[in-house]
Amino acid sequence: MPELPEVETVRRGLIPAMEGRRIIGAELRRKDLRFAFPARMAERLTGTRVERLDRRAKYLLARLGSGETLLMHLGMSGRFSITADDIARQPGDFVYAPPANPAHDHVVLQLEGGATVTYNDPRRFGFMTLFETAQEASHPFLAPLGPEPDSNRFSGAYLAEVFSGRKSRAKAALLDQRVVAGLGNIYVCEALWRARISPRRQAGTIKGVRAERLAVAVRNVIAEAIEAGGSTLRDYAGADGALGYFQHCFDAYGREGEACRGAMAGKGCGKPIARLVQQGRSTFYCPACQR
DNA sequence: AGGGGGACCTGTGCGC
DNA sequence: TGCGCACAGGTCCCCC
Repeated sequence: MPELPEVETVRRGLIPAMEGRRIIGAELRRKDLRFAFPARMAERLTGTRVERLDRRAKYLLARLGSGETLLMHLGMSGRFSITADDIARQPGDFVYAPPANPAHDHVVLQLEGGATVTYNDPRRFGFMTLFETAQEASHPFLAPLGPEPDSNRFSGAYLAEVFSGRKSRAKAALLDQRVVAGLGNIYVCEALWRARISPRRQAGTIKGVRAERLAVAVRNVIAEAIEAGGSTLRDYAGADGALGYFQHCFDAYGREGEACRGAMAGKGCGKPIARLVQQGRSTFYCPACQR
């Protein structure tokens, strides 16, 4: 569940189970995910309180009373589940109970209050690590990240500036986490479609109104996806059925051969969405609308 | 510099 | 039914 809106959805779902609660047990069922877990990780987690659960780009950051931060990345296939009897559920709360293969339950946290938070990740591209919260500004994963799409720093003028002189294609430039934090393959395709910019356009030529359109498209598609609870590409749904329906709103991603809904509002282009491969990944776009 | 290819892993869906 | 292949939301590293 990996791009920004999905990670944000996970964060909101985990808050009632984790925030303000002490970790009373931590079980690591293997020594690594994508990377080895840090030394004594279970001991360093046990007994400390989760003061707050933050997100930066696609990272979840659990602020611990110990002065450390637990940094978590879901990779391609990482998921959290919560089992709890006593957590008050509100409409729209994240409740995750999919059929997950328990062989891939790699980390299990017992929280004060009775909740069990389980991290499941078949492909193990995700990872977890601990760092001193005070050292965050120089953390190698976090320091290079560009602005969040909803931050004041992120704007058309900003994009035009960072793209200036870049020869890379628009698709690659937007996937670069140093440019803007949190976009992945899906939302890059969607944002470029909305902005009517070709994924093959040289980033350096995106300025002025085009850059403004792109910034607005990125901001809006991310905001709408968060509002929808993210996108769910596989077979799971929240117990209340409310989790992750943004995939039904895709205009480009996964729509190869289907009619373009028309980037110009109401005009209806109708030409088929095309697929191409850039940097080994599928790009979906409308060759007629996107220039 | 930028992009292609491969790597890391497992699961799923499709064509034959 | 079974097999093999393509492909999957992320990222890193080597190579040209």
